[in-house]
Amino acid sequence: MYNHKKIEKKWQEKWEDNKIYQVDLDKAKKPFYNLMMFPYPSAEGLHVGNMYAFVHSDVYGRFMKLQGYDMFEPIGLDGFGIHSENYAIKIGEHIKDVSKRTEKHFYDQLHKIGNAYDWSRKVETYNPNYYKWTQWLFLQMYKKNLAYRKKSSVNWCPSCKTVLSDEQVVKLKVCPVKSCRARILLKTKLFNRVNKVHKVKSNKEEEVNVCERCDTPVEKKQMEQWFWKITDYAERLLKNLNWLDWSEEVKTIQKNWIGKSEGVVIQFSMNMSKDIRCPKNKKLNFEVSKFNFLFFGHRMSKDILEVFTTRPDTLFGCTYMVVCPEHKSIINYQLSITNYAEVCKYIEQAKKKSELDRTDLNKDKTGVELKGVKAINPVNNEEIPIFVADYVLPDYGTGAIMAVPAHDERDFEFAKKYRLKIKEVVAPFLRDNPRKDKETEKRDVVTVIVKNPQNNTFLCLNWNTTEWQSFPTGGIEKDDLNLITVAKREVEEETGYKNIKFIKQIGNSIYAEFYRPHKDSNVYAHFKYLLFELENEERAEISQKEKSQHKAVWVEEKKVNSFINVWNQKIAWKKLIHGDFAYCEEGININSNNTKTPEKSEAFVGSEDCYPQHKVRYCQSINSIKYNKNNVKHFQCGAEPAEGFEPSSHGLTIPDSRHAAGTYTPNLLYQKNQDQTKPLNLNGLETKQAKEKIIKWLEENKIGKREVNYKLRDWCVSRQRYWGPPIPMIYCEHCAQNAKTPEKNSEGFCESEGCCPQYGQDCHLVYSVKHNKKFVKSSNNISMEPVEGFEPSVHKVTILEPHHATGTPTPNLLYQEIQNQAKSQSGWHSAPEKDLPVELPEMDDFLPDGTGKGPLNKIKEFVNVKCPKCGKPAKRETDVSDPFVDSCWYFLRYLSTEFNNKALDKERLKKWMPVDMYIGGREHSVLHLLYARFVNMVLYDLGYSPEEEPFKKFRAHGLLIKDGVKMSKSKGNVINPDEYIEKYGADAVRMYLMFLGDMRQGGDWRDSGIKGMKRFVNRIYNLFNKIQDTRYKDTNKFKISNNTSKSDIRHPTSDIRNLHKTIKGVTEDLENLKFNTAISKLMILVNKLEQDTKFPKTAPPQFAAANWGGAVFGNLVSCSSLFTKIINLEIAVLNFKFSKSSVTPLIVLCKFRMSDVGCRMSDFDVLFEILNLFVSLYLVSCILLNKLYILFTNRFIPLIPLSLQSPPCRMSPKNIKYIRTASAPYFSIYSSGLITLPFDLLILTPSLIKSP
RNA sequence: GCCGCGGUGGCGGAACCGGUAGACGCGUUGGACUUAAAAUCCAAUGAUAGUAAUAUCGUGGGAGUUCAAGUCUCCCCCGCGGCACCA
Repeated sequence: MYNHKKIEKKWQEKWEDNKIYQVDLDKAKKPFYNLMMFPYPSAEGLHVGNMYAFVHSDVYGRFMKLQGYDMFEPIGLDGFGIHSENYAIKIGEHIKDVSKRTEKHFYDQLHKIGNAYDWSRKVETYNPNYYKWTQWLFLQMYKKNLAYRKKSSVNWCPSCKTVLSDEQVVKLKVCPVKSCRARILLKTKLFNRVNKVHKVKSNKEEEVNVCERCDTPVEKKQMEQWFWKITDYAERLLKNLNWLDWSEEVKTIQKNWIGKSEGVVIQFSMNMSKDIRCPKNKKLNFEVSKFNFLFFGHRMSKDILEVFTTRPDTLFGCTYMVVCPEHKSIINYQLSITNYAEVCKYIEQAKKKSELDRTDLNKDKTGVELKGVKAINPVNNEEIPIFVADYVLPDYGTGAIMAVPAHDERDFEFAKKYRLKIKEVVAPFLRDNPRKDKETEKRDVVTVIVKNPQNNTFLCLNWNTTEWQSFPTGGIEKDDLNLITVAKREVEEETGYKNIKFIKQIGNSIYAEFYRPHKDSNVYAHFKYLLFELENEERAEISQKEKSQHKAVWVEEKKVNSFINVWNQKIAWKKLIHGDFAYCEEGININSNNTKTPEKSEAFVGSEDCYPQHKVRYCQSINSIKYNKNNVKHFQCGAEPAEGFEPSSHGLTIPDSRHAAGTYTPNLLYQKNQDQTKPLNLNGLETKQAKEKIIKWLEENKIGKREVNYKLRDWCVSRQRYWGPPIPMIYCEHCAQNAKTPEKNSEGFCESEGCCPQYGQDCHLVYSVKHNKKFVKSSNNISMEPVEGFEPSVHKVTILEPHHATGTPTPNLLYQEIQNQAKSQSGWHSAPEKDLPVELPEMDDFLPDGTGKGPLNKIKEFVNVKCPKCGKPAKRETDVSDPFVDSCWYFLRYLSTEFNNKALDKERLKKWMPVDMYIGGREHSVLHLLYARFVNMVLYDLGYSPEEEPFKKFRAHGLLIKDGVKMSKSKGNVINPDEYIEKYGADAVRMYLMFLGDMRQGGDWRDSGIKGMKRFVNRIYNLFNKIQDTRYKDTNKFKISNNTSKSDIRHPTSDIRNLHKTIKGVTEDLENLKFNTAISKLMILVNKLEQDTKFPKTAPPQFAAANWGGAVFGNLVSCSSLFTKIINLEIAVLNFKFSKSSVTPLIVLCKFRMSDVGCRMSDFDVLFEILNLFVSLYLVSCILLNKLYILFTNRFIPLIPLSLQSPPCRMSPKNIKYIRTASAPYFSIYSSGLITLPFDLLILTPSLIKSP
């Protein structure tokens, strides 16, 4: 029996004594840095999930070591953090004592799992020797302006009493039934179960933001925190993902998290209603402080509203605008907004909403129009309303959007609710592989949907000539006047139905370009869709031609969608069934032309867009506006002017707004401004081209500019807790007082969005907090370029009083925000580098008090320091840093552990970085892995790290579960690896972990399974003992010595062959991290070797033949001699003759020798391989003969080359024939002649093979 | 809603380019050894029918392509993970 305790102890001691895994980092010739995610030393001890990951990683590392690499596999402990701290609080011990204990426990356990760790280079994040450099890292960030303090809305965990980064906030599902006890549910499965109990559909599910650690719902708080500016690296972090050799899912997750979108910032100018007087009502005195949140520094000035969009091609369809409730424009326009009270009320509601339990959020879009202000769509100068709505987010883009309801689902929903105009500007378009060698014809086409109201079925066509299944469709000829007539004609021609009644048109146009097989040409089709109803069954005769092309069928309504397989008709069908919807895909622009001026078209110019109820048209010749109450389409030039309309006396305004559907000022402004707007026509362009064209147009006209937006936010690194590295910063009140703040030194800033006449006539400087850059604004345009070389002191710019801001007496929020920000930065100094580490002081009561300050704040000796700058009393920062700061650079420190005077040794890093293989959990996709990349990138920029990317290769492993469910303390099903190692030995546990399944997908631990692995280990042990005992001892069975003769190599024993096969297989598996199949291959080898010891090689071949051959080959019992015969033909030309005289002989070339195979015929295992080889040789001949079957008596092994690009020769259809054999009964169906096989069939049976 | 991954015996899981589905392990059943148990060894083990040879059905469901589909295409269902009014 294998005594694992004795054996493992012996070898692990040998590893230690001989330091065989200790790498000389400087001398290593072929460095291989094998990294695993160092564990968080929880008090419960090493989790089996850790072991799962570590063993996989270790096996790969050992494999590389065996390949001759100097494999470096370090380990450490990520001991700082709230987890351990909370645990210590819970058991009432001091965290330092707990840590000491867990450290020992963890290292003991890590020794036992038998990994090839280099124990000379461990790191612990709570060790001052380590966190000294974590603090150093903070200083580097600060120096590089990547660490800053900002007051902002942060995630606050009321249970952990600290802030959390965005990445540490996770979503949990919440049961929508409020009476449900378990409203917040961890697992989807549980959630679904509870939902079933409550009979709630899962699509009603709500989610709540909770703390990653303790599942407590997080709150939003306004706090001043330290941030690291990861956003500066967004583009590089994203770009490098393209070439990193990482698990694809993790790359995708990071990509999504960074969330890049490219688009355009467009400026909309505003129109304030002139006759609105400043409301006197006191209620409207809007106080900023009421709103406990910041007004964002959205870029805007008095009469410009900026939006960000990725679909500028839909600008013509923009019929209103929306700003977020936090948007500054609301305050800036408060005097122009006539319903300001209502707006304020809405904003307050919105504010409450975000604080309320999210489950109460009704997801219906809500909003309020900002009455009295309008925006002007720059492409057509239409006045459009502006809304405030909370579906627009303050911190993305510019906090305002241009709404295009026809092509955006959210806008569509909103527009429907508030009955806003929906203007379609993109028609669906599909280019469906038109053939380049064929002509393309442009056609107007009508598609007819005929409903049979009797049984609710729809008339469809099943095409014979193509795969189409469609509605009747026909082209419109030149002399066709009426769509309906065309539709009727087509239906009759194609299906014979004569009497159908027109109901309505469905949707608008759809375009498509495709190849029509039945006409052998491409068509660029413009589709229209009409709905008809069948009146009666009367049918006309259908022409032969139509009959041959398709068959008419009536399809049930429910089945139509799956029956129709033509893309554009599916869209039309969806419109018919579900009504209009927002088409958000790409397409072809329509209704996107502002060049339609009076002189170009007929005298009447459509302003009808604005007046749904009344068609109003403008007649240039008489300079008047006319409208037509009856909505008559063909409004003639000579029509009477609209009643009561006196254009001359009103210039270009309609006096009575009732004339214009009651709401809008009419569109004469549109006419007037049309002259000023440069022409733009996007009609007919595909989305991509349209985008390019309009962006160019916007840029030329200086109303827009390309911009890139990211979802990624800066990383909040401060935590109000004890167990972490203190942030090495000092705040000096004295310095802050004397700092040059905007108020104190008016020369320092010119960020007022108000006027700054000093800087140039009619020029403003605008400061963007978001970009931290200044922009020049002149007249109506903002130059989007930051101001180069602008020195406020030189220009002596003064910050003006709020009312200077071009006359709008609103407080200048932007300005205030800048001041606040400047305040928060001033007075802060970094702790001098020589004073590092800022040691974490001892304290007994380290409980967080929830005041928003860390526990360190209680220790006066720690807090009170001298200001490093002025020497006056100052205070230390009492927050500690996020544990992820500790772990974002540990892999660099492993390489430099012996250096006490520097964090990193450049030479070392140069030699060893990047990490060659990193295996770890997927849960760190956007936490550790993104932070580590960011920090390493910064260090690279600073010259400390030699590589921009730290991890060359990363593979994510899956989750280890037990008996199908997640392990958790509460369930009490957490596996303690110690117990199992004790019982079964580390080898068995390690192998079992790897045998569980694909590493990427995780594994399911079953206690019963590990016994099998123990058995396997025993079997190996016994086998080797046996081999040593028996005759195998002397035969050098597994050795191929240098003087082995050639014949020996050609006639290897099956053992050697099995061994080699296994080596090959296992090697490949290990390279691909397929550890489970690697082990299975080893098991197979052991099984075979065991078999072999039972049937020693002295056994005569006949023995094997009788037992094996008969079973495997059935009728080919005598295959041994048979194959010898064939093979000895050397060049075997098998010339079969068949009973049917008409059949041309099929010639199969078989070039094939004994020596090519390199094995003995007596070995039946080998024989089977010969068979395979034989078959593959046939395969070669098959290629020549196009298609072929090979049939081994009752075993059917078809081997056919698949998609041959250009076979050397093709069988002509004439040569196609079939071959029969009596010994394959189920092939008799072929011989019956019922089926004609479109290929050659060779059936290889003993009798046939003997026949030559 | 969008994106990614997945669904194969009683169980964990194999199956490279489409080519004998279920490797390997667990479990179960029968047998050997044993006073007995454990351990070990041998045999069987997808389902159904049959003493058997063998036949039919079988990779979430439904269509399709193919001589051949777990694998490719389309539609649908379910599970897991990520993102989510991201303009």
